Amino acid sequence: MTDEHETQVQADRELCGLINGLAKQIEAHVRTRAATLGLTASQGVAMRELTGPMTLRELAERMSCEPSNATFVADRLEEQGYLERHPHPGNRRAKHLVLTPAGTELRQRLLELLTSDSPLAPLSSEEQGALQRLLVRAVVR
Amino acid sequence: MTDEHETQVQADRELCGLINGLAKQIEAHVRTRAATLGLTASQGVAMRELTGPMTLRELAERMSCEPSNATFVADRLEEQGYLERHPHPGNRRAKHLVLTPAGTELRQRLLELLTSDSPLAPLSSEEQGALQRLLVRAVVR
DNA sequence: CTAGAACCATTCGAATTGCAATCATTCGAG
DNA sequence: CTCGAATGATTGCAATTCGAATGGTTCTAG
Repeated sequence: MTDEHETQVQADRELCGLINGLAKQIEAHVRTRAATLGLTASQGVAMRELTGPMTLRELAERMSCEPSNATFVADRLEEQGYLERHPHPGNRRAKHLVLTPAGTELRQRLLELLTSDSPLAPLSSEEQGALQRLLVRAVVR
Repeated sequence: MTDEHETQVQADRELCGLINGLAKQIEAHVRTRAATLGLTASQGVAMRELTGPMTLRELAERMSCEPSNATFVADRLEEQGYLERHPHPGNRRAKHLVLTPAGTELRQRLLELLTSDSPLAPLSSEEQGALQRLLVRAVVR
């Protein structure tokens, strides 16, 4: 029983390490690809997650970071002309983040760069599907 | 074919988001549990990964961070009396990080806290095994 | 209708992290 | 053997990120 518990502790540790490692690996991948477009890693993640107009809080949630950080990243993207803050329809305290034409085009190029050589590429479609299901089960609570 | 490509792009984006989200979730979990022992999140990760005496570079690799950051974290743990830098047997430029008795005891308590309520707990043993195999296949290259 | 709680975005200060440079040690080609 | 390249750890600096506090807006109980 003690041995069983030990293996459980060890398995949990290894899994955490693997997940963290893969996350860092993905971040590094985004960093290099985004750099070729003049973006930082966080900006790259933000662009990746900006599938459409959304609120700043929603972007922060998709980026898994604090809203204050999303504000910072959005500032930079706005300065570079890829993003605009529009008044949110139906909620005056919120702001609608929308990509400019230049931003939309840049996003397409970024997505090409990201998926053409993704760290997840070695996995088959079936494996990716299995991984997604497992992750969803772990993340939602 | 364009549609197929689109779904591939979307699947990759979603997977990256899930992995990043789970990593942040694990980090938050470590942060709260480590805080009850007077440790920061990084210190908690370091303690979790210190399965035995190891070099600073090896610790950094396990933590998926830069050696400079591992130095910083090790400094703190050393100040708190949980860790010692010993000369490395057989390599004078390297240093052997070893836990003190207090560190070993603290590590045991931390591991209990971490696994008793792990974010990965909702997954069965079989699912955890499957997840581990998929992650290993993705991480190693 | 109104007062307080909740929510969205932002700002500011502090802590964490990465990156480049440096020193000491070790390895390897010749 | 020896010199240059490579490795391990550390330092200093810059950039990123978080956490708490703030201002404006919306929601809701009464």
